[in-house]
Amino acid sequence: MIVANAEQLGSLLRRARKDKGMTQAQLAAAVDVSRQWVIAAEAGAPTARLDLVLDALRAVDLVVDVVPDEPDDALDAVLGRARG
Amino acid sequence: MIVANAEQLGSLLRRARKDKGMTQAQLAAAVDVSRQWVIAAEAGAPTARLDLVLDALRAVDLVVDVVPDEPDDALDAVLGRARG
DNA sequence: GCTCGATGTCGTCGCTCGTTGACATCTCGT
DNA sequence: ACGAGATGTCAACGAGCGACGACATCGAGC
Repeated sequence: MIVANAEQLGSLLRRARKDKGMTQAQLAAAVDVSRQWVIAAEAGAPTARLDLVLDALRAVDLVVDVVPDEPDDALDAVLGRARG
Repeated sequence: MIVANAEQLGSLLRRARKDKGMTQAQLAAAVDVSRQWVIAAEAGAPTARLDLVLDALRAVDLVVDVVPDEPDDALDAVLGRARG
């Protein structure tokens, strides 16, 4: 899923955490942060530190993929896709 | 590209910035941060703030995609994929 | 009603991220 | 060699992240 802001990332983190049957405390321990941090991160805190976020995602079996955005729709036309 | 740590992300940021023909100062202005921040981010500063990182990536036409990791190779077997 | 676990909120505080400014280094083009 | 722009480094400072502890709320089970 493409994430453009911290809120979407927080939602993903929460969902993935629950899918793994983990509590906030367990995730906090796995990432080595406080439970408060997990609450804030899941709530979409935009100022969370990058390394902690990456660690948290890995802890719930998620990885970050950085892909080129294509503001130009020329490529979409080539691929026969319609615009959003 | 899958990014597991801040260093890889910094490299991507730098490459994308140059591909767009932007200077560090121009990127800093676009993201509304100091030039010092861009230098640190490209160097792989792991403690950069999440929102600034996301803004910087968007400024160079990159988007973040969060995908499920599959430590278990059972899925690969199902899909008939080879490992490694 | 009561207990227990999970989740969220509210202060307080230390630490450090990000900023500003100045300066050094390097690479261009002339 | 010279000048201009891009990049990197250093020091000092304010603001806010993340930690910690205490407490409130909610749901499940007896």
